[in-house]
Amino acid sequence: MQTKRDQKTVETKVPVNGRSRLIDAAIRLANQRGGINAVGMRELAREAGLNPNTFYRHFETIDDLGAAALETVLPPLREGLRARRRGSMSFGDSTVETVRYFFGFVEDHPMSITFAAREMYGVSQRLRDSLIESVALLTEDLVEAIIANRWAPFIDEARVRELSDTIIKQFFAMALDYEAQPAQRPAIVERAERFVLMMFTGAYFVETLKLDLRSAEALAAGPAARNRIHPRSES
Amino acid sequence: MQTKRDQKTVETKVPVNGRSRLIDAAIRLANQRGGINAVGMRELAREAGLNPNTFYRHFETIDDLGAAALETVLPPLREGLRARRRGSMSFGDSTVETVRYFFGFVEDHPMSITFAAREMYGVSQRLRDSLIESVALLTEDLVEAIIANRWAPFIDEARVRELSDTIIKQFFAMALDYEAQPAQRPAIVERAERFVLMMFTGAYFVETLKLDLRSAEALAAGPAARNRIHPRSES
DNA sequence: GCTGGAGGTAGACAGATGTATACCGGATGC
DNA sequence: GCATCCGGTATACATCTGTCTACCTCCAGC
Repeated sequence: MQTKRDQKTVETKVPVNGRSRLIDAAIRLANQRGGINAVGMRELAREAGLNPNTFYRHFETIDDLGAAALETVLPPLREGLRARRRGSMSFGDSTVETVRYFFGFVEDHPMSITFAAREMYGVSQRLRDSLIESVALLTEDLVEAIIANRWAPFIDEARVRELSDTIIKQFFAMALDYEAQPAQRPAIVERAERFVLMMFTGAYFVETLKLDLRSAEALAAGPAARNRIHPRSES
Repeated sequence: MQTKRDQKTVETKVPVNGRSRLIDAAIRLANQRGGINAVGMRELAREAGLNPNTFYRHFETIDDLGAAALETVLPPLREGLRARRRGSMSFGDSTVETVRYFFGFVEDHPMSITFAAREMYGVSQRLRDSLIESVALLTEDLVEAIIANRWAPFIDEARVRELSDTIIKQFFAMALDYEAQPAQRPAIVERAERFVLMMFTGAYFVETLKLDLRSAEALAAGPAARNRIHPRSES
């Protein structure tokens, strides 16, 4: 059942709730300190303007809070990405849109993605596991999109998953740089797009030309050598 | 000047020094807790079997210790990688060797690379900066090797640097998985090799075919469409 | 209109932590 | 041969932290 209090929380953007104020303070402080476990709950309550003990009304441990914070951040990101994909379907447009949306989300939710990215390899096992799960969802969404739209029919599902996993994780890592270096933001977005392009292109040619580390060497050797490499028969 | 005490430290592998014992304990505890800043110096001294105050004899702060720990880990890694590169020169062999050496190093220095990888996006600004610097050195080494051996003459130096940076950072991230999932180790090594191959291959074809996110789409459309794409004249 | 529970506050306590001061043994350098 | 300094120890202290218990307020449901 939904009480009036809860409704008020949902309706207003600014946290009026103790709970959301704590989550808010957690993301802020965790980012400032570089990890939520570097923050004490007394300090947390102080930042939220609450009594230290109020913490217990909502969470058992700091990790609980961290998990709750992730819950408020990642599902919306996922939903946003899924919504975008329901629209444009071409690989190029979708990539550009997705990259734009992702970094837009980072910008619109200051410190939130950074928070998630940091905890990904952070202190708490619990949060790491939670992150792995959430990232897996994003990865699966991407896998689904790639397969449904036949963006990479040349590789099997396992490779698609590997590719998606690499891309998603790379994006989270890039989000850290994106937030930390405002001047570099356009360059980072470009680089993200280029990364996706290179991964797909690489996957395509490695697969269709049956390249390996040794045979790929011929590429660098110049046109003469490259001409020795031909795709195997397609049939 | 070198005292007898120092010599003893250098000679013996097992830390007899207070200093090295602290560094040793730091790497161990930091990995267990998921970050060096989650470790108190009293706890640290306890783990090292030392008096809490002995810490002050060697370091000013925990970050100092962390920086020192990085100093003991990364330069040897760098030197090892450089040494390998002085040998085999072909792209394929060098990549296989480098990947093997890197993950061998991870295995031979348990928790050390993990420690570095974690602190890369960890709590302490100081350590993050230190890591950025060290990783930049590894990146520059790789840039140098790529250029000197003409492994990627098709892209300019800026792109080579971007490529190298991506690869090095990816390797550090993979080191975390490598250490955490012993069962997956061979698979991770394979994946690392594949990553390098795909990045180079992607870079090559994106550049020589002048691909962008839109034109790359034709690749997926199958052989017929792909045949529409041809390298521009090489002259 | 009353009762119960959720959200918030206040005070107290044991334990751990960082830091300061003082003391000690032994190898080093002159 | 001796003063010195380095690495290590012991004690002490203020501070901060997590947690416990108790009390207050107010809205919701019967």
